[in-house]
Amino acid sequence: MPGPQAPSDVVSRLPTWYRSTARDLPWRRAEFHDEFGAWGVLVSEFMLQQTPVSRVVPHLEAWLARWPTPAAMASASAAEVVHQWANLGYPRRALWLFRAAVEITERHGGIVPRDVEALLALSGIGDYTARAVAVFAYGDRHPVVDTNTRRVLARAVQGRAQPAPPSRRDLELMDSLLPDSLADAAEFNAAMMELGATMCTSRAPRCEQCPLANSCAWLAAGRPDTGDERRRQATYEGSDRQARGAVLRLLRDRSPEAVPLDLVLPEWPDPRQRDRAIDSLIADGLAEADGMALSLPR
DNA sequence: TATACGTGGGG
DNA sequence: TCCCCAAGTAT
Repeated sequence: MPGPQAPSDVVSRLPTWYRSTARDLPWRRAEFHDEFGAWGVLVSEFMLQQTPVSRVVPHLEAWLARWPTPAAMASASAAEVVHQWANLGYPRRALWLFRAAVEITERHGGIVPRDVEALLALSGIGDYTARAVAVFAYGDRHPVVDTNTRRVLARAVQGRAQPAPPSRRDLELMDSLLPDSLADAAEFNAAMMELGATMCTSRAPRCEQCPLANSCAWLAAGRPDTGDERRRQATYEGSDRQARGAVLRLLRDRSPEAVPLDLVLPEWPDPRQRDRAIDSLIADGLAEADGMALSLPR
């Protein structure tokens, strides 16, 4: 029976598993912290927002080599930053990261803030990233809750196949499980994410190998609602998002040149959709119209 | 609270 | 092939 022991089992068994199996990722190495500090952690967290680890790793090194500090990036242009973002997806994150670098430079003397409230006030930083930086860069004690952690909590503790929509309850539950010491709390945060990413996965969890198998409430209940349909992602083919992606890709490829408006995807199947994409990119600050030509933002 | 927002890899 | 999914944030 999982029962009320489930949470304490999670806390006691996870660290041992994590120490022996954790992936060797750049932002977990001591040299990474020595070299890039909180800025390195912040950049990695921006890239990891909805982009898989395997795609982030190769970009991160080049990024930090080019802009090793917030001030270095703040002195670049938005166009350079969006161009360097390449195909990581959700390019608004590149713009937000650039704005955060400017804010850090202007408001915090070029030092990534340590305080969660100050971090939350920066562009593109929300509940997850703010606490991730405070915990993984500065070693402070906060609940870091991402989608992996929410899934592990839902299964191991609550006995549900999938987590409920994000809420403050997630933070409260995670906070109640956090070990007392700073180092143990930070490690526990990382271990929960790691378990969700590699073992307690969304589609095909490997319960047979899971260190929490003996206490998992969901497994004990017979893995109910395994095939529970989650809200389907909108179809990408033919979508406005695809149009935006195509326009921005063109601007990146031509950068720093501007592209005459009548040469921006003239063959696009739905011209009105293409124009909508152009307008929305301009509205977001990801593109700039100069006379009759379009370019990445200065 | 629900929706928009890229891109590519794996089952 | 097609569908699922990935360390979220802003509105």
